[in-house]
Amino acid sequence: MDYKELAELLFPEITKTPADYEQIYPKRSMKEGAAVTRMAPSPTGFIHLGNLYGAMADERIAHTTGGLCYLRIEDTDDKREVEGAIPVLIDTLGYFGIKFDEGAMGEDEESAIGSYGPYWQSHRSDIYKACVKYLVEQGKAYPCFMSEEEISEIRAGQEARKENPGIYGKYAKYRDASIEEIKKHLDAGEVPVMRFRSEGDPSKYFEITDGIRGKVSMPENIQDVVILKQIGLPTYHFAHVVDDHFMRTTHVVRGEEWLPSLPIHVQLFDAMGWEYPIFCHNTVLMKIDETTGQKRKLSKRKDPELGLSFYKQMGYFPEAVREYIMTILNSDYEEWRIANPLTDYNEFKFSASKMSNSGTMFDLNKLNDVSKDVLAKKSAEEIYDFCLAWAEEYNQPKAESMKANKELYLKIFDIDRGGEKPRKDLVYAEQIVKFISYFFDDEFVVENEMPAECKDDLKVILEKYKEIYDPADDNSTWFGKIKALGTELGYAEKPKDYKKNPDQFKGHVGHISSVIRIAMTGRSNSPDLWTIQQIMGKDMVLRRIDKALSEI
RNA sequence: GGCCUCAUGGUCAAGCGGUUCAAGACGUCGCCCUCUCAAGGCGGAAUCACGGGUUCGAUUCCCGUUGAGGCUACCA
Repeated sequence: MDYKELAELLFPEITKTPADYEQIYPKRSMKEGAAVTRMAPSPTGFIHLGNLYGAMADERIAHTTGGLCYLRIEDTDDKREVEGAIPVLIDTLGYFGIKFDEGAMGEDEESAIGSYGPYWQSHRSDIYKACVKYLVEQGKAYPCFMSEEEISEIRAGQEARKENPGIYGKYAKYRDASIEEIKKHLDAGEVPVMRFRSEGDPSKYFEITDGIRGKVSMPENIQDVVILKQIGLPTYHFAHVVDDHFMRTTHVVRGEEWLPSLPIHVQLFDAMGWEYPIFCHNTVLMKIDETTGQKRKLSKRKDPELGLSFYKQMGYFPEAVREYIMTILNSDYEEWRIANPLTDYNEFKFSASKMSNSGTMFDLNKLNDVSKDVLAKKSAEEIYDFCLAWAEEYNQPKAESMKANKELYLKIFDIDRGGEKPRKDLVYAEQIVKFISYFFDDEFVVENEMPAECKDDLKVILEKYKEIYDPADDNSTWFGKIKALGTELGYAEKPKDYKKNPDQFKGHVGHISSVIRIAMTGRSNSPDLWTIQQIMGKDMVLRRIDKALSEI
């Protein structure tokens, strides 16, 4: 068989060779150890936490080594493409702090930057074909004319006989077809797919070092996989090999679902005579299914909280989400962060080998905890700006009020902020807006009941409080008056006294302030009451007392 | 079915043959602080899936079992 003739017959229009592309896409000149990584999504629209997890790994590996991270669009499957998915992806990742140095920047190839493009795989057809042509010349690839029906018949037979399914060995009907036979099919107008001619031996194992998992051992691939589809675009396997080679990727970070096809990939790299990148197979994110109680992979249908848009909608600070992802991405990040609370996360030494290799459970509790810490370090101004932007983006009814009453909001967000022990009760925008709702008459609702201890004294307490309340009092003067009021009515000045001798008192000062707190906020729990009243102002304080009085 | 990966408390995990029969964080429980809450401080409960080896000695190495996840497309 004259492979050269076959190659020419199949790809007459392809004049460039892989060697030409080596010139066009030269090795990158970067400092020793600088990693080139990439995110390579298919434009299917939905972006979830797992994508961010992977993207952050890519971004961190690149930037902590002084390398770069690019975005390549894997649009070789026209059926799955979703209109406008890419700009959304770029925006969303950008929102969470992932910016690409090279590759896709907008909705199409025109937007791309970098000299290793095109970055849309659908624009790289000639490059793939040149590589396939090369393989054909080497006798390592061949055209296959099997129909879908033929293939599924073979598969059915294999399954019935409990053999491994697929096109390999004797099932690879066109593996050794003569050039005449191929010509006949071609002349009949049939369009072949191109298959790789595998020389793999399933009894032979090869070993490869994964950047995350260490040594991995797998059997050689025997399948004559399709490398070029009828539509003239490559399958993932081939596109990955060609692109990551010519784009000079050093670290291929991808999900562990790719591990089983690694034998195909190394075979293809070998056939092309190329060096392997460092493969880094990370784990999938899991969660506990509420209904079954079982651990399972996050699903986009069942788990809206895995969609990145969910966090944006809830108003989580992007930094909080990022911090959380970092804690599950590199196990010592959390300790590093505790030791370096204010240091930029760029300073953290990220490494692929510190990534987990067993399925990580998503933990909303932990996210919220991390978020509290992040927000505790923000200024009132930052909280305000963020919440306002959030309210405006999602058309929250509060948006107008927030814009009009900036000073008020700043005072509210400033309660116990800064200092050694800042309050940690703000988690995400939606929660924050609800949390401070009692400052606004139109949102004020009574959520908790008055303490039972004061059941018979509610009226007296509130009326007396109205008399003694003076906004000019400082915190301790004010509280001294509360104590006095309680003592006068038979309540202990200190909770401990009441606990020791519950029979001698009706209750204690805490109960008195609880009455006032509920009158003010509608809740039995709140930040410092005196501060709240200072922010509310005398009119509102009196208004709230009257309202409470009217509801007794 | 075949193949691959993984396996330390409820969760994230450190650990990489012997001062660790196990660090830290979240959660949980108790106490302290305290006019409530959020924090903060202190303390408790809770883990090496199971069975064989190798070794003077294994959570750490090997094998098997079990379990979990993944792959098995002209999808990525």
